[in-house]
Amino acid sequence: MYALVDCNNFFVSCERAFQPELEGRPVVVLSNNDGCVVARSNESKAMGIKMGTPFFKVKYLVDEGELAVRSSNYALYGDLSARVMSILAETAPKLEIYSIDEAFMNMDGVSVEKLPVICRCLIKKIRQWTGIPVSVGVASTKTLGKVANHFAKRYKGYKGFCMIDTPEKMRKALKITPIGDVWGIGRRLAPKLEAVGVKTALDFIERPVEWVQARMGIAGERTWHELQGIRMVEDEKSEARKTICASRSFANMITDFEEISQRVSDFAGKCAEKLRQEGTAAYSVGVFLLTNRFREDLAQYNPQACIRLAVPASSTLEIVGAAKKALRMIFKAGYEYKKAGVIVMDIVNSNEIQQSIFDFDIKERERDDKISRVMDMVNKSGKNVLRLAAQRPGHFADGIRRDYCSKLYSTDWNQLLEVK
DNA sequence: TCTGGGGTCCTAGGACCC
DNA sequence: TCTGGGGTCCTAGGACCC
Repeated sequence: MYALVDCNNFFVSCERAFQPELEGRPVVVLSNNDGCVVARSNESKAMGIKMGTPFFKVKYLVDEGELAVRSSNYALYGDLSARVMSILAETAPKLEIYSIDEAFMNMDGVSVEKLPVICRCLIKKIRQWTGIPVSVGVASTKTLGKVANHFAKRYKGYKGFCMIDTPEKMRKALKITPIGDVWGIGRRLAPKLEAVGVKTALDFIERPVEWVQARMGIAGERTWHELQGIRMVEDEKSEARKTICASRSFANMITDFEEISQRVSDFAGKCAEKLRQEGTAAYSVGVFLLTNRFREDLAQYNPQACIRLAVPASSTLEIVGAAKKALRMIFKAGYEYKKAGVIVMDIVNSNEIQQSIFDFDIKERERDDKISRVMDMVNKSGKNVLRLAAQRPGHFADGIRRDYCSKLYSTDWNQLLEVK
């Protein structure tokens, strides 16, 4: 069996773990730049606030004292996530961390009768040790595990744990699961399926597999099998990522080349840092710019460009250099830019880099790599202490709006001491 | 006024090869 | 008028996930 462990309202729960006064109140957490609602407490869900709602549409509720709000604080969430995952790792024979707030525990080899006790203990332990409430769904496939987890979370009676372990339970669960709630059926496909009479997960599996294949391809076929207890979604092997992206919307639109260039250099620096953290290097460095798509009154321009390197790089100097070159290819004055980003692609392991006989700059490259190693050592403190002159002074997150940010309770001692 | 960020996989079509 | 067949690789776009 798989046990899917999912943190309830994770970002909100992290805020509550250090601010108990938020308990029982409607709370939302916002995306970067305080743009959209990305996490809601049960109370704010009950008020009808939808995922992804632009914050300005519900800000009046905050002003009236009806709703509590926090800017997102990823240092805090990342830290609490690591604590939860380390507890799971002690429990599961095999753990696959699927996102910041959920993980699949492969429980193959553990007897099914023991699973309820194990999972209930786990829920209690995580709550006590980290302050984070979690739900656990158990089933023979990941897709059914998701279904079980939904039930564990949605219905109080389950107390956070639900197991689908018989064909009868499976049919019953699928019968009341709307097709749009199924893992793998997204925003686009759900309405199309509903339009032809497939309203629930049960309706879906009762269609012939050929019917599913013709409309949804191999992905739909996989979901169809998974919902019937046949495993199709492989366990992830933790391979190197294929792309790394750093991008941000700006608090205000930017027109000046130098200012954009600094931001882009910053993003490129972030990508280079991540490459080195993972022991990889990239052949390609892409840059994109976006104007404000919501401002129909302004001219739109969303260019992108990509530089291919002769030898894969992970040094800040080289990645930033390539990004600036790409930026010069696409930047046009006269537009108001709202967002920019850097993507590094064609990633390989650093120790597998082929030396090119045309690499005339090998001395410079070695020097740049050394400089980057020193930067990493100095920057371990978490602050952007050493950076290129091309990058912006101050912290990476500067220049994005964070009006409602909580303190760095778990990663900064001085702020921790302020907790009452 | 204000609208997030970071990923993966699949597919269809075009370019190119022999 | 008549204009092959089969393969690979790349890319853009669309779908999905959190």
